[in-house]
Amino acid sequence: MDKDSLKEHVLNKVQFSDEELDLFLSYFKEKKVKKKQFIILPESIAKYRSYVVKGAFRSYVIDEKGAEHTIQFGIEDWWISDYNSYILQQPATMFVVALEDSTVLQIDHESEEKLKAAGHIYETFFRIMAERSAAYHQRRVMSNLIQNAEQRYFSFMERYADVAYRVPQYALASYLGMTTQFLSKIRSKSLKS
Amino acid sequence: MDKDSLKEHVLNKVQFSDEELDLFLSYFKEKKVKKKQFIILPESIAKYRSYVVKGAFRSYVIDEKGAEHTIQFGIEDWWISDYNSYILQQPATMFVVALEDSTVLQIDHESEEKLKAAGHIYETFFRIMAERSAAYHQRRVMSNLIQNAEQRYFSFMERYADVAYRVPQYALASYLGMTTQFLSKIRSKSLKS
DNA sequence: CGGATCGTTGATCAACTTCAACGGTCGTGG
DNA sequence: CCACGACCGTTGAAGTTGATCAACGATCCG
Repeated sequence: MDKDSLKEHVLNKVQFSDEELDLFLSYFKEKKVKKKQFIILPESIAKYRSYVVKGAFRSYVIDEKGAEHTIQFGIEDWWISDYNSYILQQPATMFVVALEDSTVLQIDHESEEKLKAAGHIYETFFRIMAERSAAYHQRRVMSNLIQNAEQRYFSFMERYADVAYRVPQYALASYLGMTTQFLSKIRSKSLKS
Repeated sequence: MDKDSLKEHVLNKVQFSDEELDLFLSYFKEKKVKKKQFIILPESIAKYRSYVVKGAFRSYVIDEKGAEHTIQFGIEDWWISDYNSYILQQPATMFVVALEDSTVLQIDHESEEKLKAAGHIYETFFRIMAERSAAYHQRRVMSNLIQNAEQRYFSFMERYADVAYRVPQYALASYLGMTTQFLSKIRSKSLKS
């Protein structure tokens, strides 16, 4: 089982010793997920935090009108879960679904707790993960406050073009907070100029 | 100097021993801040994480059209800073200003690093802080995606009525992502029904 | 090949902004 | 302590952004 990408990923954040790294990696189990398969459903309790080795995922919620709203995408070298469910071990509110045939490395909540209890450095790692998540979501709040639909689209393209080209348009539109029709119009307009 | 509220606040999150708590609290310095005084300005590097003992703050950014966008409020028992600046020690992008005469307890970044290095439990505390921040910002992203202006206002009133009644209306409007005129109309409409 | 799903386009409509004018209140200097 | 100016919130009219509705072509997959 190939954990090299995860290994590199974590060593970029904290200085694990060889033994610390081995223990850390030993808790992760590989899982293959087929396109359109769900790894988290609302009401269930998110058992895993998943590191994407290969493939693409999307987490989303459904509002009372039945409309989907994409919360996050996850491609190679990203993490994905319903964190509110995972961290607090409460019922999930999100769907997390594979957009392609994918491979993830999963740690379950209990193992993560063990790791954090076992050593200072593991706690540090998960603190850094949480800080990044907070920074990411805050950037998105600011982007929603400051930019209009068209600007949000172009900002996303600048930063995450690789994601934009891999996910269905309705998923991207619902991530950016607009309808697929409007996103389509933005795109066709930007081609003409 | 009265650190009782901070003491209670942290004991709600982690189980410090008496010595651990004393060391933790010893790093916090009290600061009185007058209304309209700034504690963080863009370009500067946020030196402190501030716990609000008394008073109210607001952090905001200014866009290229000169419009203000409120990122966060902080009243008693909340924390406030420009976290992207504080955590990464990079130049701030936000203003943080006192909305009332206030008292905060501040820890500087270097001391926080010392604490985190000194003990597992301090790392745990700051991990929990970061997780809460991530959860908070994610809720706000979801609220922006799912709710319209009127619903965002009523949701805010349900959860944070105490804040709503203490801050100027333009600050609340810019937090909720609408103009002060539109907020005014929502409020007058809701009075009539 | 055939149905379902996805993206596109145009017309109409709703949500929200912008602009403008006004009354109230707050704080500051004389 | 009062007067004045600046700032704040309100209201209405007009304008813009983006949603909704509807119809259609393309593509994907069984």
